[in-house]
Amino acid sequence: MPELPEVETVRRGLEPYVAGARIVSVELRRPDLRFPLPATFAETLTGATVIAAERRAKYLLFRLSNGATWLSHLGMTGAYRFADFDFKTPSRYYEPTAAEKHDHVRLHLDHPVHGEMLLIYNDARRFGFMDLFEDDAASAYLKDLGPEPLSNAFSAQSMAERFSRRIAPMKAVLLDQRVVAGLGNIYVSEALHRAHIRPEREAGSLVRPDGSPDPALERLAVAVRDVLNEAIAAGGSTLRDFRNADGGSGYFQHSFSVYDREGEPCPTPGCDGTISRIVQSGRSSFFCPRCQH
DNA sequence: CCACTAACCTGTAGGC
DNA sequence: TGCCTACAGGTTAGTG
Repeated sequence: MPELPEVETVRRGLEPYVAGARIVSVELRRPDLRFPLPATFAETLTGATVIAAERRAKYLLFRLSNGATWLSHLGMTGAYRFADFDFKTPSRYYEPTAAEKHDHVRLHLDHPVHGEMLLIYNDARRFGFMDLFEDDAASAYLKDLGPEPLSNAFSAQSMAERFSRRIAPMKAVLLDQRVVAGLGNIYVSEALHRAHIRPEREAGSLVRPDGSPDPALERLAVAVRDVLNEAIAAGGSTLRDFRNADGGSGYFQHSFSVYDREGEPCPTPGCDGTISRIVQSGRSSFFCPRCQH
């Protein structure tokens, strides 16, 4: 479900409430999500204060006062929400809302300003996962990630270095988190359309013999940055069920140029093409056969 | 190292 | 309404 803009939207929604909050107790309603939760998960979180809510690629990173980092990946359907409960009863022994279907982790928080809160992680398909570590460098999940697309480390040159001699299609290579960290199925289609590059194009064909990036890669670097920034500004995209922590939905889906728009006219000015859908590595790609080469 | 497939799990939309 | 199939925003494990 969530790509970089959606995860960033979740992070921004959570941060004001979780940063500074003490984790009073942890309810694990099952021992695993996609993978088993760390054996020490509940005991490590309990009693700790959340210092900050950060993001790397599609990972949420909660920095804790005891030195641990709690990592959370939302998979396809993971979502955080705060439960409604009776704020009118000024007691710490509130009756929290009963757990709903697929509520897997519930954290009872106490914040110096916001008071008691119940933060819930819900994930129908359970493709999400959580982990704990002391140093980012020790995390297998973070170790091989490519540059953050909104940082200076990402550029046409950084892509060229990783595309060199690769025969895989652009679509597959941009989904590879070791190349750029945070793109997913939606934003790859959108960025390739803006850069006028076909998703089937062989990645290595965009690198010159001397290793420098083709002009199309320069366009792509700009397109990736632009589309992600615009999506973040719109609060992400809501296709089926994406919700930010306030229960609100994003609205970038109204700005899609090609994603899920098979059969519609290409929005590129002066282009009279029609959006096509193809399947690559088992997933849909959308593009305009007229203005993408 | 690279390219590709299958698998994980549940819900929903569409065809008949 | 019921049944069946296809598909869904992601990542990993396993195969050549």
